[in-house]
Amino acid sequence: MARSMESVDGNGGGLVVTELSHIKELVRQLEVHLGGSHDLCRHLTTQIFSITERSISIITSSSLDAGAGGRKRPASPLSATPTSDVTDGPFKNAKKRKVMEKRKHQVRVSSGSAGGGAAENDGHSWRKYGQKEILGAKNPRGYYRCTHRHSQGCLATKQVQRTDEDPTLFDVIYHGDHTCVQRPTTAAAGQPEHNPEANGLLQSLAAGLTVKTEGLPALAADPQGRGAAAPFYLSSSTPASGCLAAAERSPFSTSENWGVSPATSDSNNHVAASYLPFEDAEWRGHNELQEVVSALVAASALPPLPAVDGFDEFLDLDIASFLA
DNA sequence: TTGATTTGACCACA
DNA sequence: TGTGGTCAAATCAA
Repeated sequence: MARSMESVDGNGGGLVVTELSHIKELVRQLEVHLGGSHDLCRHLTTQIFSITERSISIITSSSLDAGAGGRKRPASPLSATPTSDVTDGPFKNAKKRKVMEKRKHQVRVSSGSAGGGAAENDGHSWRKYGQKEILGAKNPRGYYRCTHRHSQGCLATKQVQRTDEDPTLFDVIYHGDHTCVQRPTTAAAGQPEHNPEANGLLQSLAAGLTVKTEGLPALAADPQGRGAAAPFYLSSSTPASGCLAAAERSPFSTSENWGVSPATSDSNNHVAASYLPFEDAEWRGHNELQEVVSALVAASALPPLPAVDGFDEFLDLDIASFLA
């Protein structure tokens, strides 16, 4: 996460905080306009407001951490590889180490964050193919590949490892890009129909939700200029097919080695935050922002009643930690 | 029955 | 030669 921490420090983090503060103010205004007419909307705005505050807190604390030297954990050797270090394509031989594309994207996800974190709910469908004890690490590393590796030749893989310092945090390293068929997620089949009014609110919020990342190192270097105000793609439901995550088993749910699951609840399937715009390695480097946006999406995308309970549980925890 | 996970073994790289 | 990444058979779960 060192890279991500770097990505939000300094000017970039300040801009994000500014934007989130703006969102917070808009939500406040929205709540005022809603008055007492609609409990659900008020409930949602309250939650969005709280999570936005939390997100600001995360970013500001991250900036401080980065300034103080960031993580103590030594960077993964993989992390040291430039993102442009693309080698000779697909696996050529069995058991050959990393001849595939070495683009990577390291994120840190929290088991307590909304949506359970990118470890298992990043909008793609993953299949675990291995687990290894890593020297010097307390926790094993899980190896995942795209479910559509064989059907569509998708070479995307990721490694998930619980951090030593905080068992609730996971380091997720992505390798390669998804080449399988992906599509934006809308209201997916099999998912509970969300409250139309709430969705409308969400969509309007999402439509206006852009996070300025200008000034961030990687994005500033983006020759295509996507970084300045590229909108995050938001989804609020589980995709029906393709590479996007179906209602799958959590990669953590059956392995006792992982201890607590970062997100094993079925409710997480309702709040899949696709990271399709982050297919680009540079974009993926800004997972901190993804987490923030995911939190916002989670706050808003949950079905009115059943999932709200689960969300309240999450919210209680996070507010407590936020206020602490 | 089918697909996912577990786990020991193999292999390449540093 | 040690470590990490992957394979594949066995096992589990839906």
